[in-house]
Amino acid sequence: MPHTDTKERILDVAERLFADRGFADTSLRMITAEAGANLAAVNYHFQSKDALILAVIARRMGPLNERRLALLDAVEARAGQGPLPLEDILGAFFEPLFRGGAPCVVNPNFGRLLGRMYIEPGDLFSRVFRDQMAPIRNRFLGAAQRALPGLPLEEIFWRMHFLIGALAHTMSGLHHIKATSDGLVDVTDADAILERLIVFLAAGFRAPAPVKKGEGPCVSQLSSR
Amino acid sequence: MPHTDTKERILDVAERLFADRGFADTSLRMITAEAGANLAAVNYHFQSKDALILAVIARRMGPLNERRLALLDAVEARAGQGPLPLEDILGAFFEPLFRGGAPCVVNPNFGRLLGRMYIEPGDLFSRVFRDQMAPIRNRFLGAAQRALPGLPLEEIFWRMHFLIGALAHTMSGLHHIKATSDGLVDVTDADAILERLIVFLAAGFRAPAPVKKGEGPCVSQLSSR
DNA sequence: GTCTATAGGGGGATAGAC
DNA sequence: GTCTATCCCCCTATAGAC
Repeated sequence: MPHTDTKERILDVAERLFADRGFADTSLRMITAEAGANLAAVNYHFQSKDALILAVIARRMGPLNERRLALLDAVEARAGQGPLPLEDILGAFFEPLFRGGAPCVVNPNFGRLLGRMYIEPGDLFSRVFRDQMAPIRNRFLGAAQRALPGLPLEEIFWRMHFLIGALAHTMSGLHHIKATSDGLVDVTDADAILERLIVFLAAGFRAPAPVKKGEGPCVSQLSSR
Repeated sequence: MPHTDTKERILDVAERLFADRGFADTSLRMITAEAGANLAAVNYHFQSKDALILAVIARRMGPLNERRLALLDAVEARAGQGPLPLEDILGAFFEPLFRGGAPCVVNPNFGRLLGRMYIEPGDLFSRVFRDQMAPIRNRFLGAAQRALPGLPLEEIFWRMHFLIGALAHTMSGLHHIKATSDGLVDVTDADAILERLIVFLAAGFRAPAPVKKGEGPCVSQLSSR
């Protein structure tokens, strides 16, 4: 009945279940049962559950980040010596997550899984991010500095952190917004979500940096209450 | 040696361990060992692990949301009939999470735990959010509509979603930004983080809503590549 | 490569003495 | 209220037949 081989089927099912339920609460038995494979097949094709998790990630992470860099290359080529358009930088980072078609090979389930990885505890994913995401972050950090001259580096770090949070939560928590809005919002239109994210985050990045040690009007009002 | 009773000690340790390691990977044996309590004490004072999780949440959630509403009341009273300052609305929502002192009783560990809950799978937390957060969301939704006339309700829902993501990731993932910035950023100054968040998100909320079904410049450029 | 069977450990929950 | 001891379940991983 399945059209692919066992190893690929295990990866597909594991990707979806990990995205749905998290890693700790997804057992190898669930995966093999749903993939129509034997429990021992996981330990034959991969070595352990941790190695399976890393294999699920590795299959998508490489193409995803290659596509991000290619898009950023194109953005920089279009800009020439001129200023880098911030929206295009964000688009190069997001687009490969929201479009499943060629030449992007990233399955939508992996987007949700990626969102989950940022929150999941343990040093398994810290290593993944340090190894796989460091070059990506450096390239996009440089692009952001070029697009936002005058914004302190520290502030760019914070705003990238906010960006990752908004992105991760959007990818992994679409059911939340669907539930809390009583179905008002459409969570199926990936293009629309992508554009909403870019508009929102670009405006945040363009905000003037807060004053160092001063009287931020809102904060002081709150604390003086 | 401990100055509080067993029940309170279990709640304190559980709050911290749940924040550090997540729920699934924190066993009752870890909690009781670190709290200097017996394993059976958990099932005596609470009934089950799930009930313990809910008790950890319930202890903080009530005071947290009361404080949020009180701050929002003050913001609205100050504004009178005039426009609501967006930064103050955001401040009323964030401040009780970032300040541990009186009259706010929210332990900083709970902030990290709260950030984790949004991502954690399962319907345990969906129920918590639906029951505890619904009135809060409605009040702040109304305030946001008053502060941002002309912004479509659907867009406000999305931007609240982005806000929650940035907030949750900031609270639960401070180790990420510390690690990826090579220690450049200071993650200990809660006031500074709070102000950075407010500045960033207020700018995002003030951005014009994307056009409905048109040629968003960045998206069309990306898709036409 | 795929299966069965099982080892070996950790988990939540509970009974019953104190 | 607190302890010990234990039940019973599910987990990962592996050995070994096919």
